[in-house]
Amino acid sequence: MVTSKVVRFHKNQDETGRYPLKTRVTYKGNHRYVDLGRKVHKEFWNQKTGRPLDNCPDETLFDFVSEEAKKQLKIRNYLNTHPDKLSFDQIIDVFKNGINGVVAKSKTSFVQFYDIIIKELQAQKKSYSLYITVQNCIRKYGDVALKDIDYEWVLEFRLTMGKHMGNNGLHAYMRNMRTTYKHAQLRKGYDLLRGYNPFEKNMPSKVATPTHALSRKDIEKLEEANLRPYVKIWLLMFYFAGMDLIDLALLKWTDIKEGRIKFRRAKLAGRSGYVVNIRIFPKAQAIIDELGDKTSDRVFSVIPHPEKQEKKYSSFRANLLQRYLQPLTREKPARDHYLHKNWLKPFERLELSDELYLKGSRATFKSIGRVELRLDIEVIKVLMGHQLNNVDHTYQTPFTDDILDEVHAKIIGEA
DNA sequence: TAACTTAGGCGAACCACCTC
DNA sequence: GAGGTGGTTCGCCTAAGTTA
Repeated sequence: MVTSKVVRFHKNQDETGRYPLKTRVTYKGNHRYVDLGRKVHKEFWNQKTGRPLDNCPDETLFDFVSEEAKKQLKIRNYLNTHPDKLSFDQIIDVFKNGINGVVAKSKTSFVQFYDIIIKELQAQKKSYSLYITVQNCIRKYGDVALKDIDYEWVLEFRLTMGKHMGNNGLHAYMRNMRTTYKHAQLRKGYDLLRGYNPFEKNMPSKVATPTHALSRKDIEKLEEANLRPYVKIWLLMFYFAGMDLIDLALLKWTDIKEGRIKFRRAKLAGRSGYVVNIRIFPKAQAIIDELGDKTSDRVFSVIPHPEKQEKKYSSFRANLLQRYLQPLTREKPARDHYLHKNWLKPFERLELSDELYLKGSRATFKSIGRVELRLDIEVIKVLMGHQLNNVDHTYQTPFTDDILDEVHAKIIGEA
């Protein structure tokens, strides 16, 4: 059962003291709000009846609200007798665009098709967060019937969104849209032209962004500094040949055998069976001894589980970067909101050649090995878990442990 | 009330595989 | 080999809520 009511929103008061009017849609005990584009002072509004009080000076508001109430009654009747089970998103769409919009779009819209794809991805336990993001973006930009997506629509989207978004972000979004469109094209019933690609020659170019690699000198400074425990996680990622944080978080004691770690990168889960094989040098062992948790099956249980505690994990990651790593090199936080005691109190600030980023440990490992020390790039790639697929490597026996360890030791400065 | 945590949208990069 | 395509993680930023 869908219910709705016009309400004065309780926050977002503007500079004149007025609050926005919104439609509160309730479905299965959940509320969502749809902005009505009008505002009202607290003292001129009756929240119980959902109407302006008689003393309200804005006379147009009376008509507006009663028209809105009539419209909503129609929409509720329509929704509550609709033969198909609609998602909350679709219901909100009806409140935003009206019944006619939905009826006319009896052919599936882009946003509706995203719903279908997202459900399928969820069922397959694949990641779908980007799909949600892009779906929201299309919803804001303006939904379109699948069959109306053509070169011109894509071009318009690209030019309009290009004013608000960065180049690479737009590129990622549009690739996702292209993928989704092609999924629809493969299915029956959507009436889409096979082989037609409205995205062809219609994509923004990608622009390379700088990496954040540190030098050997920087690493030495970090090693000599009196770092708080969490900061050592960054160093450990470097000692482990630029291991990703997610792999560190998932590392189990059973992955460690005879002083070596053998693991599959989470990033390549389900695709590459490639096993990364690295030695644990004394510098890394010291950090394991300090932060490792013998009572847990995961070595670094201090890091929330990336899958079982997804939200906590991303919070941990954000805090690690913004509260522990960045204060080491930055004078001030990007935003006051991130004020941490270390921004305010005297703290050992390190003069490094670049700021510390999580991905930076990976870039640093590669950069020191390849540029500073000019070591064998193929060995470095293997240490970092990059699969080699060139012909040379296919016909070559895998690198032995001692070849890997020699390069690894030089890069991390282990005697 | 300062310090800290949580949540989510947006943005960027990387990797494997494929095709020409 | 270069570039396209699809899949994935991680960083940055904003806006809140919670705790000592």
